[in-house]
Parts: sequence; structure tokens; C-alpha cells
Amino acid sequence: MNAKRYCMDMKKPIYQQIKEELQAYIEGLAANTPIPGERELAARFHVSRMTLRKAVAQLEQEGYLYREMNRGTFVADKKLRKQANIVPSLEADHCYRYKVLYFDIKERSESDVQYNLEIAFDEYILRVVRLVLNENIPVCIEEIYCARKNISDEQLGNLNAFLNMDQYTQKGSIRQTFLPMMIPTQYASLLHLKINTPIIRVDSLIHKKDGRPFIYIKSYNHPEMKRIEITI
Amino acid sequence: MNAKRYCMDMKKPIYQQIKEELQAYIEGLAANTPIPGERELAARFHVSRMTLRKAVAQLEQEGYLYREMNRGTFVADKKLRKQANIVPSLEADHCYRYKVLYFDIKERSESDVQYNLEIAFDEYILRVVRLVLNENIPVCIEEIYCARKNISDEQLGNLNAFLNMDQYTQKGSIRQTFLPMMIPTQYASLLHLKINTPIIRVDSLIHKKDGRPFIYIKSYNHPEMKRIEITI
DNA sequence: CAGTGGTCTAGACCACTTG
DNA sequence: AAGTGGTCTAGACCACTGA
Repeated sequence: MNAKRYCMDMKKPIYQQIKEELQAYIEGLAANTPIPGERELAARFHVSRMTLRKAVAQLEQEGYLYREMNRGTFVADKKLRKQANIVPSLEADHCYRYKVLYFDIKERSESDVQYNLEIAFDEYILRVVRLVLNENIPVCIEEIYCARKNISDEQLGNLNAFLNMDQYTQKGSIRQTFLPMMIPTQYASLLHLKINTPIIRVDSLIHKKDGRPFIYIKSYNHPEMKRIEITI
Repeated sequence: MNAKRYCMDMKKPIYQQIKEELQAYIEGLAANTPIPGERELAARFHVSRMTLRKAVAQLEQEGYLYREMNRGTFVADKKLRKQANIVPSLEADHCYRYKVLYFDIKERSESDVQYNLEIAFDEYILRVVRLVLNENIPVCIEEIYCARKNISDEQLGNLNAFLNMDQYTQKGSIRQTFLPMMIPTQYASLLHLKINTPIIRVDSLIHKKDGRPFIYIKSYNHPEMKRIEITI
């Protein structure tokens, strides 16, 4: 956290750069350590207080810092950092391997898929089923559905790129539903589970910003290998 | 969305008032309707653009609006509004009824409770078990744990006030874990469930801002009556 | 009392889209 | 060329805390 000049924009907003520097600075500090006041930090970084505040506000929202009115800003406990570790494909830094079990394009699909994707019952649907592995250990099985009309021929040619969900999560909204059930018999052995094992299926519906549903994912999670956890 | 003056502060920040007015204004509009530009809105409300932006930014974050770079700001589809409808006690506007099944203060508790609340194995623990009802239909059973030392005698006297979780969620952090399991036999009939019904237990750990764990809740959810759903 | 975070202003420039 | 959202500045006042 030294006094560096920020004239050399690298196309990145100043508050982003400051945010990253603060984040690195915080990393080494014990929880509940106070950090310097906003005026002092602004001076050190040679920016206005409003810009500095934007960086701090984001770090606060992500659970790196917390503020106390009229007292100061403090380093937050690491375990309080916000995260939503729910579905492998939708995790920020997923280091998973995927093994496509099969994929097809078919007319007619299950009614819940039609309902969620808001399509007529005679529309073509892309379906991909894949096993998700973490260091060769199966963590879940994902069934991915998308209306054919919403996929360009080019995207269909490069299915791996299409199935990288990062690109959608940023510029859209996701609704997730959690359903308790027995592991479906056809998936039990793939996940190394006995039949009648209770699992959680997470249904994720990715919307475009205008509200049109785009991709629907049913994720059958291994109860031990895939811990579902969020910090808010 | 008329041009009202904002001199009469009612202790509420201007951006809050504007946010509420915009929210009301939006309510009647169809999804994807563009709203006026920031400069025009700022003029209408007689505030600076930065203040106006703060109101809009919050509405965007909550899923009421979305912005498109260099294009404009639009009304978001209602179904994209952010929500985390997970545990009854922690829901924003819970209209549930609670029926305490029993409560006690005991030495020694289950090891997972000790672990999560970070207490020694000989510390006294308050435990409350209650049935949660939505219009007389049972939706879940909550086991609530809190270290006795963290509860004042006064709070203990007014248990209902203490168990109102609103007060903690604002000024703290919550970690929630989702566990698939069979309904515990002792709870099956209370929730009107057959034994061997798969359910989701949601474990919520409420922390103070300094990272100290405070309250631990195990919520056994009725799979049909309590739908677990989040929109992010 | 000095210092804190919270709010607010009235400007400014930028990159970009759209007619 | 006009309009958009995104960023940034250099001030200001407020209510509150804590020594």
C-alpha cells in the first residue's frame, strides 16, 4: 500500500486498481485490524475520496472489510468473505474436468424443461449430460438444456466454448432451486453412490438481462464431494 | 416520478428517497422499458447526478433495473429480482408462525454445534426447537443454538425478541450449508412426512462482524411446503 | 476536541451507440 | 452529432465516537 501514482491507466478504472492493491494489502493482516481512514488512503493513492470509497465499498460488499460508523474500517475475518459455491459450472474459478456422457438435439422434452425455458412443446432442444470431476473424483452430473433456436451454428460447432458458463453469469441473472431427492438410479454408479442415497439437485435457470430464459441446468450433486455452501 | 424538492430531509438520505420513488415508478412499467437518462432524472429530482446514480445503482443490484453501456437503463423483468428465500427465520418479511417445541440450557452439546459456535465442550448452550408454520401448514423445524455466555439475562427473559433474527442479519454475515438427508424419524410426523423422505437441512451460522460465531440454526425443511430458491 | 464514515454537489472527460 | 452510462475530482457538511 505505497503511494503510487495512477496516471498510467491500463484501461482499468482507478478504483479497480486501488481495490486490488488494498486486497493484497489486507491479505496479510489479522482479522479486525483497522485500516487507515478514507482521507488518508485517498491521499496516499493520490485520488479523490469518492474514488477511494468506491474501492473500499466493493471490498466491504465482498466481505473483505467491514466498516463501523464513526469508528473506522477493519479487516474482516477470512471466513466471512462472500461466496456462492453452488454449481460447478457457475463457480467463479472452476478447476473441474468435464466428461460429456452424451448430447443430442431433440424435439419434445420434459415438461419442466419446456416450462422453464418458455418454449413450445415442438421446439428443438439441445441437451448435454456431463460428469463433473474434481481430480478424478466425480462431484456431480449436470444435465444442460438450451433451446436450439438460441444457439448459433457457430456455437454448436464449438460446444466447449458454448458450455463455458462464465460468459453468461456476468451479464445475466440466475435463479436456483434446491430439490431433495433420491439419487436417480441411472446416475448412482457414475457418482459411486448407493441407490436410495438422498441428494440435492440444484436447478439453475440462466436468464438474459431482458428476462428471456437461456440455459437450464439440472445438477445432481454428490453429497460428500460437492458441498453446497453460500456466505452472504 | 414528479419533480419534487428534497429539502425536507426526514433523516433519510436523499438517494434512499429517490430509490423508493423510482421503485414505485418502475412497478407499473413493463419489463425492458427504458427509463429516462441519468442526467434528466437528476434534473427532475433536483439532485446531482452522483446522488441519482447511487439510487439507480442500488436498484440495479437488487434486480429492479439493468443498465446497458452507452444505451440506457431499463426496467428488469420482475422474476429477475434478487432474493434469497432460504430459511424462514432469516427471510426479510417472514409472515410465519412459530411454535416452540421445547427449549433448554444444557452443558455439553453435539460436537458439530460446539465446532461451529467455537465453544469449549463444557460451555452452556441454549437450545430452542421450534416448528415453523405458514398458515397452519408446517414448513420446517428449526433447531437454534447459542452459547449461553453470549446471551444477556435480559435477552433470556424475552426469548421471542431474542429469536427475531432480523436484528442480526443486517449487521453480520451468514454462512449456509445445504445437506441432503432422510427426514429424522422424530420430526417426520410433525412435518406430516413419511419416514425415508429425502429433505434438505440448511445449517445457518450467523457471525458478528468481528467473525465471532453467534447463532447456529439447523433447519429441517418440508420439501414441498418450503421451496428453497435464490436469485442472484 | 479531532477523527471517522455517510452523504452530497457541480462540474468534467471518456468510450461507446444510435440515428 | 447527440445521447448514454462509467469514471473522476475537490471540495463540503453531517452525526457520531472516543480520548
